[in-house]
Amino acid sequence: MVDKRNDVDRCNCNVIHEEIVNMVRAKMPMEENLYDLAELFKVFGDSTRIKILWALDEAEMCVCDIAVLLNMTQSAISHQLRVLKQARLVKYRKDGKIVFYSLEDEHIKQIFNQGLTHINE
Amino acid sequence: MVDKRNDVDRCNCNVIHEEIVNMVRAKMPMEENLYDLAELFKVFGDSTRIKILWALDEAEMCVCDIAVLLNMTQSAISHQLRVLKQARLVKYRKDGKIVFYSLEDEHIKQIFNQGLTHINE
DNA sequence: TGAACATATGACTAATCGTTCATATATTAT
DNA sequence: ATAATATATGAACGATTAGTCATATGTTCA
Repeated sequence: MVDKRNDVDRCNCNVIHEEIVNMVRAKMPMEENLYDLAELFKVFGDSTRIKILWALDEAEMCVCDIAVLLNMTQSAISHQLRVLKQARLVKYRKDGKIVFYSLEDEHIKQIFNQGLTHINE
Repeated sequence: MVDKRNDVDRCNCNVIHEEIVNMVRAKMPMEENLYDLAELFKVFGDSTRIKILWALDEAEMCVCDIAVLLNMTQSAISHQLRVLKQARLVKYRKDGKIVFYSLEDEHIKQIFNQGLTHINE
């Protein structure tokens, strides 16, 4: 008697599915790419960060201006800008004590618009 | 003496910024839309769900096949499918005791590809 | 120099989230 | 009916996270 299964919860749905599963597995992108993709969307998955990115698409802005715009504390904005910086979504330039942030990637807006298309069915 | 500040952390960066802030504020989409957009990306922000969506883009699949494909428990997949269902990203059809899931929205792949473009600089 | 300002950051907290485990529901086959 | 199978679901747990608060860093101006 053959041990069919060390892996999880193997179903007996239909042996034919085996073919489909193998086909799909062969076509899947690298595990690592999908992980990175999820990490990117995780950054987009917060309305504060979405607002910051949307604002920066309109104009370069300094930290305290963003805080005023979004009616949030400077600290909260600064923390989120760090996340956006790490994801290489924003860049900054210093002018004296003021730090101006702007978008690093041009097609962020395109991703957003595609998302809005889904939302508005 | 005017009270300049009920709102948070008002900066004195430069009064000129006032203009920019107002301009950007006027151009921002509805608060509600940005919130919904973040909710959508939050759903994309998990590698299990990304994998499920990517798989379903290749072929309609039943729950246990997805579990086998991703080497995860049926329960974990089922929970995630519920999230995807609620976000109207997948739909299902029942065939006896088997439930087949498929993509509900055609441009999910486009959003993913745009994301990959960013990742690969 | 020291005061004022702009930003960054570390510690903390409340809330959210993904998975597991146990179990419920529903369908098919015997 | 009962057993077997496919899926769904609720409770619980550990991990992650967004924002707050206090404070540190760095720059300008008097």
